Amino acid sequence: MSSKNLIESALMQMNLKEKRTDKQQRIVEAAIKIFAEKGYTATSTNEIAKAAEVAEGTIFRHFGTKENLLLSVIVPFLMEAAPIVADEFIKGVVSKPYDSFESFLTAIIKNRFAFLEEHIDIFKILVAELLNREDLRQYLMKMFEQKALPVFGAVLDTYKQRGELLDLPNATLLRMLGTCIFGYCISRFAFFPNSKWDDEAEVENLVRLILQGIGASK
Amino acid sequence: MSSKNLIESALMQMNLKEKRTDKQQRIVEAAIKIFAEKGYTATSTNEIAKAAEVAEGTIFRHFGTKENLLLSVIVPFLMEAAPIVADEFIKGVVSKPYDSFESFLTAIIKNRFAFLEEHIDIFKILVAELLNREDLRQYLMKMFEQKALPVFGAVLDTYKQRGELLDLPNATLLRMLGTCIFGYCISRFAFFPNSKWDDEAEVENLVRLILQGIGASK
Amino acid sequence: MSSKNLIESALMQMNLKEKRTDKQQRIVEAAIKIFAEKGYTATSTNEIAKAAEVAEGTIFRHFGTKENLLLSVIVPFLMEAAPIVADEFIKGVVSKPYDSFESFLTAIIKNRFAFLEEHIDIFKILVAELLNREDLRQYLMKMFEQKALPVFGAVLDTYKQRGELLDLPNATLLRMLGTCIFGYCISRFAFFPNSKWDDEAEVENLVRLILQGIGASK
Amino acid sequence: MSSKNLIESALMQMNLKEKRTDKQQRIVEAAIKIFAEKGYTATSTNEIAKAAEVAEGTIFRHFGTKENLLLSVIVPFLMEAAPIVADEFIKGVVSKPYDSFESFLTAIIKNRFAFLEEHIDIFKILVAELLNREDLRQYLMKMFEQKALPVFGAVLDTYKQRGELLDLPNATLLRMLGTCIFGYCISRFAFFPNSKWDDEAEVENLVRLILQGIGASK
DNA sequence: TATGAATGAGAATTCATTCAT
DNA sequence: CATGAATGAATTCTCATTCAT
Repeated sequence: MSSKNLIESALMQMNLKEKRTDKQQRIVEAAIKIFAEKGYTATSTNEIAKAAEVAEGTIFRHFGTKENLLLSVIVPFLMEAAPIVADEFIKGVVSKPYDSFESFLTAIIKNRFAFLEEHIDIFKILVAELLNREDLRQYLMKMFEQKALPVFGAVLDTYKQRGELLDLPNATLLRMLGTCIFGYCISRFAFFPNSKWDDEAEVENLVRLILQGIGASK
Repeated sequence: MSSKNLIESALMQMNLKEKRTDKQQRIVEAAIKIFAEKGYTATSTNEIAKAAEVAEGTIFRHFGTKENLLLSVIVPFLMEAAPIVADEFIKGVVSKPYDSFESFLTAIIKNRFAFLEEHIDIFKILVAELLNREDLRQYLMKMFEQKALPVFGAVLDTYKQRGELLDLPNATLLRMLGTCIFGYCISRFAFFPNSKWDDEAEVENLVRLILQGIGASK
Repeated sequence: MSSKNLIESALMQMNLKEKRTDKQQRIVEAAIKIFAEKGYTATSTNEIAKAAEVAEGTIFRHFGTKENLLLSVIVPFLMEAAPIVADEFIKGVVSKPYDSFESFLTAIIKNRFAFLEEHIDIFKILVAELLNREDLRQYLMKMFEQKALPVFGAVLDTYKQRGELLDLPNATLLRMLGTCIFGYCISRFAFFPNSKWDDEAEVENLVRLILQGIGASK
Repeated sequence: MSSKNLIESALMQMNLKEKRTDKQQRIVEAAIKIFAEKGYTATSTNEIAKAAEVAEGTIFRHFGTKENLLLSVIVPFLMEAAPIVADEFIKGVVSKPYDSFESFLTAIIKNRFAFLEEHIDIFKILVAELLNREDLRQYLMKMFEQKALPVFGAVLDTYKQRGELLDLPNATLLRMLGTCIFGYCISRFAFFPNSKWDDEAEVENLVRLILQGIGASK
């Protein structure tokens, strides 16, 4: 039922993504749209085939199973969403340090919001699948520990040394940052994507919440 | 396709909840367990029947449709989770005011965490359904505006007057509080319910984040 | 599937019909109404129970099976519809002969029309069941041969001797009479019961058709 | 519940009938056979699938629903049975007039008997469905009024002028003709298809009944 | 490579019937 | 007598997947 090995599958997808034919692309796009709308299980391959204007058999010729089609949607997103962040940071954010944690935070939040806005449907699919797939959860936690923690840890240390951050363990800081930002993203992008949000103000508020909280200075 | 009127259905469920027979109860409990584990759509009524040790027909005699069984799980939870909170507050928290916003916040977060911990499976089901059901989203937003906003607004006003809170619009404050706490709950209860969490410390950290943020001396 | 022995069952029903309790009567009436409307197979016992305002179990307490309920509707009708006719004829029509075949025919057609009008729903049910139940067909044919043929045969002979009827074999005459009248009844009572019919004129036309046909002067 | 629009559906069927694949044809044939034998509601798709030697899913792939399979049986029959009759008459019977109403009547009765004999099962199905489906009844009545009445009306007028027919309103004449012939068909083809009938003699008798009745000349 | 007809296992739901109360 | 909860077999229909063309 669950994918044999998510990561192996991931690596295979990596190579394939670029090389998608027109029909493959149409299938993936149709799948993303309908999976996001109705949920993976509630979506039939027949529906996807119609939306993609291909024969049902074509889906299976290219993706083998319905679950594999799902992974072909999720995995490239994960690949792009997370590790690349790390790489960017090493080359970009971290090495070319921002003058304050605030501007750093603002930059990264804006960056990730833009990314999610672009891939809002896949994000919804991912959130839904996380609820039911232990393998995905494990995978995400591992990525967090192996990729995010070290890279962001270094960043946090820098700002802690500058006295801009509370002197809490990085794991704690990151978990708080993570749940707060992730929670915001879920509310905004997954649950209420149709509400109108004032982008500028929202980011500003979120950054202030994270940095100063909502308590008044005493 | 979707339930005709979620709220009407809700009120009817209210009365019925107490009067559940033994078998009905077993069905509901089995449904909660499996829905949470695999998702509503991926769960078959046959599976539920086996887990509840009843005949499949019995499910339909009592709940009519599979969807109605889902509502019989979700709706009483919503009824219990939200409006009662408001009532409790009017009679409890608000009228018997805490000596500080911090202790108020700590109290309510602990209270809601305990509630969610008790109903962790239903919470997962609710989160999953929120992703696909517009009616549920609408219902929750309406409850937020009609119930939470006025009651909590009054509370916030009190503390603002005492100078314990930033002077931001209540809607803004509540949205920030809400997404932050809700996000935390989703991470903790829905996505990673199996991780070990140090309750005391977590609540403390969350309250500090909300009140002071993670930024150091201003 | 089919009733063990329609005739045995029939005789048992005979006795029971008079002795029906209130609930039994309500069940039979509800069954007649719904069977006629939707057909026997498409009607559920649950439906009947609701319409009769009894518990579903009550139906089975009294009638054993759904099929037996059907027979409890059909059989008394057959008993009343056919043999009694014969008896009436022996005592009434035949022995107190009408002055012409025309008045005889008019009398009997009016009489049977009135009877059918009164039992229009059961007639519909009977017609529907005749299509699928060989036993019913056999039963009807046997009744025709054993009861109707001799009795009516005598009547026909009388009028043939008087020179009012073509000198054809009784079987032929009766089959023609039968299909013609029966066909008319089906059209009128089973297929188009809601159309408005001018009773007087219809009977008159039917009698004329049977006696003179629609051909003009010979 | 009932078909949205029988006539629309009808026209769509028209085109499709010719293009039936082998399996579709086998399904339709099996359906006709079993529907006629046991009735539509009492027939399961599983049964049809077995008789047609296809998988049950194949039925639904081609016909969508069981009811639609029923329509795929009935509608082409209606299309072929009725309007074409009218056309044939305009080009055949009416324009190439018979020398007497008797020969005309004999011709048409023979023609329709042959048609029914060929499609005896579908006729049974149609008769059974007429009992429960208002839409079918409406459709037939409309066809009678729009198609049969004008065309046959003209024919009757012709023979009335020649003095071969009673001077009754066409509607009356046709209703009498119709119920008489239809009644005969139902008896013969639907109720007692297995009895042995002497074709020649039967038609002759029926025509005589219609033209002269069974009364002796006075 | 692409198709779409065919499949059969499995889904939700219905239903006649039983039986303890 | 009457009830209605409980049953599980049967029913209609869906769906991922296969395969001949």
